[in-house]
Amino acid sequence: MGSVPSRKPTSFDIAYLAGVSQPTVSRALRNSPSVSPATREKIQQIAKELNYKVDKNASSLRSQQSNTLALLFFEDPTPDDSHINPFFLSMLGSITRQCARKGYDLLISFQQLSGDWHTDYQDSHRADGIILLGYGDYEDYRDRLTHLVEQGTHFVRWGLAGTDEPGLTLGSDNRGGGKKAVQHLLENGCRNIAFIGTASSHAPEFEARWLGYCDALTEAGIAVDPALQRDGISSEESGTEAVQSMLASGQKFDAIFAASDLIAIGAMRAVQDAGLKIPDDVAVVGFDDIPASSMTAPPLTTVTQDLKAAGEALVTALLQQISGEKVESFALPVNLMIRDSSAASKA
Amino acid sequence: MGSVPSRKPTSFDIAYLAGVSQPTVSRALRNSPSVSPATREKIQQIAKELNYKVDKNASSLRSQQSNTLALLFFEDPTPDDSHINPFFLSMLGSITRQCARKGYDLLISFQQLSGDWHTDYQDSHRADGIILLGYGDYEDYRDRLTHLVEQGTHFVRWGLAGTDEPGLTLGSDNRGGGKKAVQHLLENGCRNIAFIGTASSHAPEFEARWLGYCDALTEAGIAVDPALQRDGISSEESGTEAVQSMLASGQKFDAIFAASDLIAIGAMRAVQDAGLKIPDDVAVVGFDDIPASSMTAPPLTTVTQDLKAAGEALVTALLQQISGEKVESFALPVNLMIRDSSAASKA
DNA sequence: CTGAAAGCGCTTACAG
DNA sequence: CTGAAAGCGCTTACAG
Repeated sequence: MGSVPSRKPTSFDIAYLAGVSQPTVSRALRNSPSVSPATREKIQQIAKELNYKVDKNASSLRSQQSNTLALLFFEDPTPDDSHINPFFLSMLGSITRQCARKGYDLLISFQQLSGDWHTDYQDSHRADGIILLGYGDYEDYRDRLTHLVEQGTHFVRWGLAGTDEPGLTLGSDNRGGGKKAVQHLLENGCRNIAFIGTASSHAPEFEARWLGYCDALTEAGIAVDPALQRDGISSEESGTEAVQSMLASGQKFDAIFAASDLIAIGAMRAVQDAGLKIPDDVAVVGFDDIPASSMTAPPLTTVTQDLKAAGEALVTALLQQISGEKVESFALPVNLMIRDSSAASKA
Repeated sequence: MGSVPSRKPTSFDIAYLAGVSQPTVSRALRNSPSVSPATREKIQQIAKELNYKVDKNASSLRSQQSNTLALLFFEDPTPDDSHINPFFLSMLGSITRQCARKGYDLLISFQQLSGDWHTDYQDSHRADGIILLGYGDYEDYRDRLTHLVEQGTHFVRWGLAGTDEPGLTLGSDNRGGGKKAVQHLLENGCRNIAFIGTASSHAPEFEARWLGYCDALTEAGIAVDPALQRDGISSEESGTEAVQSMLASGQKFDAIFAASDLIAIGAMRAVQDAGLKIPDDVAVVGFDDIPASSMTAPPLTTVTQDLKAAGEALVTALLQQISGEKVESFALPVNLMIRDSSAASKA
């Protein structure tokens, strides 16, 4: 009686009950090989009975590592309570689970593309490394990445892999995905394929998808027509406006490859509002496979990214970087998910 | 030279440079009123120059509070890489922002409805309190809540508010929302209104929506017909199966009130697959207003919950509880968002 | 308003 | 395999 204190137990309490020193308790609970099996078992048994949990703060302070990663979402024009891009949200589950599997906690935050949050998490020892997810103007963003690299911050970013941009970057095979999407439209007999999405260094992933679009057209012997391209960020409004603009200009088009599903969904709406049929008059293909894509009318054909693999790869790469391994940026393969928005053949 | 160390600066470094003691640095950086303005300014200036950040682990260890909250998502039947319920995902942004506003970090985790994670976060001092979000069998869940209460864990839960269930619970006015939805259908001339969703103590929120359904019918002098009710969890499959079952049974119905949007979306698909028109043959109303609801064909009428207010209320209530204030459970108001799935009048 | 002292609860060399 | 000692970087009484 009285041997089990009512305040939260510490390793000293366990040590006292087990008749060993406090450091031995610490070792036993971390499964150090330098503790005899008998002692270890006894200690772990007592710890369990007392419902003892190692104090994370003390442990992190002493060992100088937090076993925590920070996930930073950001979007460039951040309306006050903006919805996060659903694509990134879908990655959240996979990232969280992979962190748990590796014994890491995950801290999350939303950020404006401003302020000095970048290094804060690591400088304050709240996280050992950072995962960056977001769309935004890449030209604004690059400086910050460079700064992070200079500060020695551990981070990994979802973006356009395979370039010489600062820091570790994983991403999908955007160019290959764009090519697959457009080849599919070509096979279905489409010849005037529009592209919606800003294709510039400000949006490198969209630019890569655009390059894939060009690849497919060029291989098919079709000239890339600037009149069939419209700029746009990833939003339904962008898609709607782009289609309205093309319709107003009298531009002929029998298909749309949108740089993202949100754009595609907005585009479909504008097409249908104009009294045109999808896919008979205009076939539509998106990119991302967000949850809503399977629920639109008609369901949207799109380029799917393997979010489970992506989330796991981000966490794994970051942990490797933290542990001092050399990690290379790389691209993950993508697949075309064919649904009704492009399914009918026109040939 | 040499006065600025190359390792990460500590409060001792600042103290040395400012010519004061280390505790004074600590006070100045936390804006303690017991530091002279001049000293405070000088210290903060130096801290900024050195890019000094208070070590979170040391601070938390010493003060015995982490300034961190944990957000636990869970779903009962957890397929391996299940999508999280989009409704909860939508709340994430608001919760995160409110935490940031209050100076708290947010830790997130997905959990099975098993294991001993409940108190882990608090016992290990990783978080000062827990936000629980999830659907699941409430009957299984209640014991765990009771246990949490007994352990003195600080937590708040999104669920059915206003009952005498264990712990602090915030939620929407589910019953009022259900009533609004069904009144709307009645106003549009519907008379055989089906309800899809398990209405039992295993799913208290669905049950409350069902009670709202009954309220509206009863007020309109229409008897509640058990043949028009089908059980179902929150998934598209449930909705599809329920509609198929009703069609197969020959049951007449001219409207469906689904206990969630996911159910409603699955139900709409089954209705359309059967060659029936929405809303002319069957009007459909859901609950939640998930992002996909505005993108379905036709767009789904649904009961919207104020997610921004909900997220803020969860965080605020939890922080109040942590600080020892007495907090009461309460329900947030809901609104009916009328879209095309119910818009046509039949009267 | 400021400083000297203590201590939060661990982990990690270092000895034995 | 185990223990005594030190120390991670702060915050908080306690004095003055």
